[in-house]
Amino acid sequence: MIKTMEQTSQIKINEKLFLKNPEEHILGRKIINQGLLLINKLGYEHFTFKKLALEIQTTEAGIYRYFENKHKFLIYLISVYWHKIDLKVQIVLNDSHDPELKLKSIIRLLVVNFEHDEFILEKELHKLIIWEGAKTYHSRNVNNDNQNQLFKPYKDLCARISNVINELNSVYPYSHSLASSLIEIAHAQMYFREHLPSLTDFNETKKNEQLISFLETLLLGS
Amino acid sequence: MIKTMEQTSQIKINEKLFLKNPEEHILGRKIINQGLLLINKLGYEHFTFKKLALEIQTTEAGIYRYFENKHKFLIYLISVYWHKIDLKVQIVLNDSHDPELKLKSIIRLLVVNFEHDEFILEKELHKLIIWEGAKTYHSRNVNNDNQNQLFKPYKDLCARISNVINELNSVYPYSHSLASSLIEIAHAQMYFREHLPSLTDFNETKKNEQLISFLETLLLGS
DNA sequence: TCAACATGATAGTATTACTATCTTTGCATT
DNA sequence: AATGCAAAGATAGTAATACTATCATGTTGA
Repeated sequence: MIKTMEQTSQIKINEKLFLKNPEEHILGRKIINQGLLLINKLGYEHFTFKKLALEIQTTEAGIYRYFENKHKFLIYLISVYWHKIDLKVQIVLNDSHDPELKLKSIIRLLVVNFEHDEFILEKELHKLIIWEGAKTYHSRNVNNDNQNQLFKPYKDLCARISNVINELNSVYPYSHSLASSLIEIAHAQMYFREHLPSLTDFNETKKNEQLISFLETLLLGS
Repeated sequence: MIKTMEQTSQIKINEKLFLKNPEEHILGRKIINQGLLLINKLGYEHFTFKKLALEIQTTEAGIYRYFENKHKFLIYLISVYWHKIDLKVQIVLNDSHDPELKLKSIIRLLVVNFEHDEFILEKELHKLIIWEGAKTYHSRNVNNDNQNQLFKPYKDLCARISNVINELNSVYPYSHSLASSLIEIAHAQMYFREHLPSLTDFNETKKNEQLISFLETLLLGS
């Protein structure tokens, strides 16, 4: 039973993020799936384990057996996002040998791909990262969490993008900063587009092409 | 007495952010100054009005007479930052007529100026915006807060920078997005430099020149 | 002198973020 | 069929948080 579970998800999440691996149990998987929906519904601040327990007909204590607290729960979910997008990036990198094309495909992945995904889970993860992503590391635990490697998936993705940037321009000295900036801006601009439109130039919420073009010129100009 | 206070600060903060204008009272000013220090010390999540009350020898109720809740208190403080930097930007814009020089000066303001400021308050505000700035608008209140104009100072600054971008390149279609991205990235990269260095290429915490050069090429490339 | 207002002092409430303990259920071995 | 063990259910309890309410005191300016 455990074996089959690992086959279906094949993602390795840092073990310090949970007390008992939620992927290996029905209740654990319920916590993840419904928890993701509930955070997106209520917002991280108003989300509590008690509310989630009520929703999935278990008790607070039941959830605390899997996750120490909601901060680690959030990092867990965000890690799933980073892993999933990193996998997609890897596929893109294998499909092409032109670094410029690779970068453009990555941008497209960051902005648009999850939206058209057939899985609800992935759409919800995309929403989660845009709304709550930055909260994983904007806490007084950063240094400690970082020591525990909790942000490794993000860093790995960043390093991968940074490599492509260096393929395109081997003397550019800020490839890591440019990679992390690309990711952060993509998310921030999508958020602004919906909630603070005067901080952007994207009038139609539906059209992603403007945003993609903005990110492309930003990246390729450097 | 009220008159003199308005003279010293000369900043107009949105009245919906407070219940009673803290600038006009001794206790109010204590709340702002010590509150800023305490948020920076504990982090926004662990900061409470009770702890602040203890620190400044008043009561919780005393603080609630000025601010509805800590969310609005944070937005209040962040607004002060936006106003102050906007003033500095205005000075820079008056001093120069070369748009490229203007932009470079603005970048320098965002990154370095507050650090060298003679006022503790301004250094603390700089720390606050880097740590907690994004939390003002990453909440379920965004739309409502935005309707109440709570983010106007940020938008004003963004519009001002956007104008300079258009001076430099009048056909560039994404000046607002570029302006907000500049601000966000400046803050994010300073945060990463200190806490998640592998997301950047800036090895020495002290040296700002690399970061400034990164932001310049990013901006002028577009 | 009086009224208005700022502040102090104290109490109380629902919710949050946990921890602890005890019981029941189901399945895997012997 | 009996035993054991881990997962999950049930319940209780605690300190802290995020408020709201009320009443008393002190200062000031008209």
